Amino acid sequence: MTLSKKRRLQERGWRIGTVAEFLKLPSEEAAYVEVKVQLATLVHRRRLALKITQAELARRIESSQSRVAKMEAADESVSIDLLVRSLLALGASTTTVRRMLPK
Amino acid sequence: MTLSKKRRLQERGWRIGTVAEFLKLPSEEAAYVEVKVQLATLVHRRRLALKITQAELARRIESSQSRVAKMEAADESVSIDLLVRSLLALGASTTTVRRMLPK
DNA sequence: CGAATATATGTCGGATCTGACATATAGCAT
DNA sequence: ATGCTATATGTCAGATCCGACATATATTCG
Repeated sequence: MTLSKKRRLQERGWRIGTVAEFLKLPSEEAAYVEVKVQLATLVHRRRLALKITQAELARRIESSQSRVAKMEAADESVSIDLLVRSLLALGASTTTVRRMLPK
Repeated sequence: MTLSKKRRLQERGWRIGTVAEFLKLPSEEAAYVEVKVQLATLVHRRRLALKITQAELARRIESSQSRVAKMEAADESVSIDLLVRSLLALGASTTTVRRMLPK
């Protein structure tokens, strides 16, 4: 590939041979984890408020008990997507969810 | 959707409606999409505020122009995780994180 | 208008996340 | 201490999402 072509591609936003972490700054990573922990705490609180077991919650959201446990522990294998979907399935409003997400 | 595209579709006999109407989404899924659209809008607004192109934003968050376009369009292939990470990379903050920082 | 730039759309291999399962640990009655 | 129920942890194949790329369409500007 010629240099001029590389430059042209890079100007249009195409990466060429660079490997880097998406969240490299500590503050961004910390913020991401904190969002997850907040959502996880909300799921846990809502489940307790409903007085249901992790297994029962898993049934309602068509997941498994082990994944619910990981959700509430904000495990790294759990996405924010899953936490949000669970909260909504637990009856949380979009406003409640949004309050936990970055502005 | 752009105005010109709407015009083009309408010329071909398509009626323009909302995604929820078309898919007859259950309320939970509608709420999920709503959260996603709100985050997508925030990303779009933040990018415009910085006066940078999608390609430039892609470079900053180590992604690609096409994915940024899909993010701002709240494409179904885009997760809330990615939107949250992008917002944080764009300098968005969470109240919980702010509370953790020294005063 | 046409060219340059910006954004949208479609596809795909590889990376990440998922539910499911096995199993461990904890709490808590009897 | 033993059973019983709830929660935690580890693993993995399949599902989903990712960046990258190609290309189409839209917008801006001479």
